[in-house]
Amino acid sequence: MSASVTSRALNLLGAFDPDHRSLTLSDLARRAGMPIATAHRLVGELHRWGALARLDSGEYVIGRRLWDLGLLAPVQAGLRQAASPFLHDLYGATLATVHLAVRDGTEALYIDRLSGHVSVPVVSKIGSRLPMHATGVGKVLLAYGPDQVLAEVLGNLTRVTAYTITQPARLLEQIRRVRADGYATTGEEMSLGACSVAVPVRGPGGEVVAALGIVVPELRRDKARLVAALRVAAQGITRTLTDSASAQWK
Amino acid sequence: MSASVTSRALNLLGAFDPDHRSLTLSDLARRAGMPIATAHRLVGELHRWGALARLDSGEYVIGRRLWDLGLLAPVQAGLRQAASPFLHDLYGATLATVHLAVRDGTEALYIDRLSGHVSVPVVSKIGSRLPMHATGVGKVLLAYGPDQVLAEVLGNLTRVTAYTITQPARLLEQIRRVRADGYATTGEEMSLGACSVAVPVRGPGGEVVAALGIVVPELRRDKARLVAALRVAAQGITRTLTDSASAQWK
DNA sequence: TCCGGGTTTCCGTTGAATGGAAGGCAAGTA
DNA sequence: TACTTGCCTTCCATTCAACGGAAACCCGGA
Repeated sequence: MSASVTSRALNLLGAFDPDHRSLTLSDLARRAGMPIATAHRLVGELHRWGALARLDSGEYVIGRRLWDLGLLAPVQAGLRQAASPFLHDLYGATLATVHLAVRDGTEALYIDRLSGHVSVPVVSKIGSRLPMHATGVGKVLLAYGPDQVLAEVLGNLTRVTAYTITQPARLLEQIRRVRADGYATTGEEMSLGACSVAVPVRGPGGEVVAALGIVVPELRRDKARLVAALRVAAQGITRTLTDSASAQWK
Repeated sequence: MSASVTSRALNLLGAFDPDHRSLTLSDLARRAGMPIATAHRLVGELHRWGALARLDSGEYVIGRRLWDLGLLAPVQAGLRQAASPFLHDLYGATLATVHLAVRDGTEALYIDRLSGHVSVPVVSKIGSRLPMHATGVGKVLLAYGPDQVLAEVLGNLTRVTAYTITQPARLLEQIRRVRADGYATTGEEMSLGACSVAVPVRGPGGEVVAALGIVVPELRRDKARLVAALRVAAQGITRTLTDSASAQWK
């Protein structure tokens, strides 16, 4: 019942995560749960192909070849590219950290982030996953995603800060409001001193493909203005996606 | 002498390129040079793991999992992220299409691109490779790259437009000037009606890690202004890279 | 010098990858 | 309706490459 060669090699790649961008051979073997000798051989092949690169220190990192491939992923790459100018506009208009996220299973995956020139303490690296129930973009993705996912998330509300919503009923109530209002907010539910607003981003067919959010230290009476700015940006992204959708596929 | 399982699976992934972002099973098998039955199994595994996704049409595209991994590639992803705000500034200052490229073998790989809101005819998709000798960023990468690469490129100057430089001596002369001046230009050498200016982007250690360029319809007396703007951006990127280099590795 | 951590090589065993062949399926054609 | 064509999928007997324990190796530190 042991896994196939290919999937084992892939699991080696899966050992990388936002907090572990470089790993030693033994780390990789440990994380992928295989003998070092085996990992050594597989890593060798991955390296030879360019999926992994080796630092001077001997540690391995994701190689250029995979980065290239990532660029070829039609959905995310297209989305990122379409969204890029609008993220900038949004930053210009609000001077807040801007996030673009999609749903990945029961978590929110951050696919782009713009914090401008100011070096903000990194809350969310690109490529990282954050819980749905404690972030603005997460709540949006939850509200417009499959019910099954919502159910699953409701069953597992882990506490992050003192303000994190951990009662299913309360979260459900909020999700309903998100659906009604078309935007979500958080208040220090993920990290103290950080509030957020987020809106859905729709694809050409009207389906929600991503969430666009901004993080601000405090959600004063600005809320209406921020929501308006977010909506303009989200609509712009949708328009770009629609335009390119017709031209895209040959 | 047949290749290992892993490398065959990887070759399947390598079948994708900027012009073929979606492929059928048979396409993949053909391009990777293996029997369909074998490709079927391997593709199945890649799909199961999330390296490939399947469209409604039955075609396969690069899956989310690989996109994620791409985000984790320290060099390119870090570079892209560091460069992002400066690309926007540059666009704001020049309203020209902005390119960020790195060297990949003997070609220039475009890792980011910003054409603002205007829907410009796509010259260069992100992830595509363009020849060194006919692009601004290419000439920069050539000028600051290994001599061996330069020699190789000089030996194979394919014509693209009527203005493409195809005489090794002339290109070499230009490369020398790039090294002296610190910037490169092109005039309709890659596509008619498009001129470009590019400068090197240096890493923390002073080594050239990428090239930053802009494309304009015409290179009038603006050149000095454009070069200045490019340099400001390139230096900004370097500074960001330097700042994060210290914090980056834990 | 010896130790402990990693890495690399070796090689006999074995079980998983292989791919030809045949069966499906859907669209286009007579 | 029957025939063709071009896909995708399943099957399974053969075989050959993956496996991983063991031992050597390398290197920095005590």
